[in-house]
Amino acid sequence: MENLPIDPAAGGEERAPIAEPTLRRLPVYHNYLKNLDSSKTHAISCTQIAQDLHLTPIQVRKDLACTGIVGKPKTGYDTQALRLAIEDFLGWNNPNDALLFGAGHLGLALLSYDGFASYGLDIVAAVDADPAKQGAGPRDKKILPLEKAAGLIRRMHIKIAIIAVPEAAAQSIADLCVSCGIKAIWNFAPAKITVPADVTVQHENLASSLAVLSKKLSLRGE
Amino acid sequence: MENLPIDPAAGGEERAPIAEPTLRRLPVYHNYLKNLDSSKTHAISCTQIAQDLHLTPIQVRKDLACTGIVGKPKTGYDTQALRLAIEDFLGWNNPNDALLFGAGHLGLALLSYDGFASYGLDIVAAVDADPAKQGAGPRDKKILPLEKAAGLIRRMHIKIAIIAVPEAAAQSIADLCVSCGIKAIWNFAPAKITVPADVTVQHENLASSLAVLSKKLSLRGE
DNA sequence: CTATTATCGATATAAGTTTATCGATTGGAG
DNA sequence: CTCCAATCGATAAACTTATATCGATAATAG
Repeated sequence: MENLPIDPAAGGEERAPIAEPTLRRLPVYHNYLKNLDSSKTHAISCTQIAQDLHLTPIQVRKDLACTGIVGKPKTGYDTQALRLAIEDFLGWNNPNDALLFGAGHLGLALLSYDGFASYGLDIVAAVDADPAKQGAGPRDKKILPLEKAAGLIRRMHIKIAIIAVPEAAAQSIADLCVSCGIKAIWNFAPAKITVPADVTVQHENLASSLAVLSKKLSLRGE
Repeated sequence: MENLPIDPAAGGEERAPIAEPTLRRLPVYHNYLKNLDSSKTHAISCTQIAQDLHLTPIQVRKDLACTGIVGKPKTGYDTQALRLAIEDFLGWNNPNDALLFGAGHLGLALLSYDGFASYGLDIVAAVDADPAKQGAGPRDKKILPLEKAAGLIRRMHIKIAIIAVPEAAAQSIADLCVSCGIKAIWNFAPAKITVPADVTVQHENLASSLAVLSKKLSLRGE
């Protein structure tokens, strides 16, 4: 929705910009590879991946190409190497610390999901304005008072904030984050938040996906 | 990810197919309109919307055009009429019943989110295999044993299932849904599920969004 | 050893989406 | 009343993304 080019040839290096749809599919490939019986499958072809994931082999090949991996004709890609290449490309081997704002149901769902660690994200703690919610959260993560946020971000040099607060509070939390030096915000509140240009925001809008689903459904029913 | 055209001129009517990105933005516009002080703002222009939402006026105008609304030069669109046009277009005035599978943190987050009703979705109940989770859920919604699902779907003619179960269980739940006549699945499990062609699946993949966010962040840091 | 076939990688084409351009219309100022 | 500025709506151009084509390479069978 924010139409920044993902790679504006930033580093001076001549490198192809990465298409966002490709970027979104990479975790899907990774998850697929993770679920393969690696003791059995040493190599995997685009054709096979495409078939299992309902994509075209051409698209799979093009997506994987951007990770720099090279395959062998007639065989495909080394399963393990491919998985590592994706992890490397996505930066999942350099975990980022994140602070979660909001310990409602959604916040707790995010906090208790232990899969983020393997995606390079470590939620170090949550904060919530409601004293009743403070204390111990899932997976030994602490839920702290909102006032602790600023200190925590500065002390731990946290660069990512996850906003899972009610719509009305989203902008003020975002402002707080920016003032503490947060550089990326993952926003689950159904609100447009405004931040300086050097801060990246990723909106997670459930209503958008729902709209797509129900529109498809209604069109089929005609 | 599933590349069906959203509107394959289905009804015989000559109508433009709707672009998915447009479909995803419509709820954003709707939410924006909802938050306007309607007693003050009777009309709103594309320019204004675009500015507030960080989009281009041209794109806003094109998106809104597909709802069939007509604006007045120099004034813009009637705020109320626009909101209704979006709701109508997205079918939010004909709520769909849905059944939720899985009452973990994510499931409860979805169940307790009372905003879905205004998006045309009514989660009538949840089911969970774990007896400890069964009973009363948020907002007076019942959490029932998994075995009740089939009967409930058939009895209430439910067409939409929401899957918020662990990855390993996702496919078998999907199979159950299909066998009961479910026509649309909103899948929050990080697993590719396979269904017959006449069933619509919308994947909600948090890892994909996270990949986009962290990639943007790492590129900026270079 | 050679022929065959599956697969990759690169280039080219097509499809889809966004952005730009332009004329038409309307409200308000002079 | 006439002119000006803002806006819409439609069409065209630019850009992005997906799909198709083709030659090269490696495993396998004969």
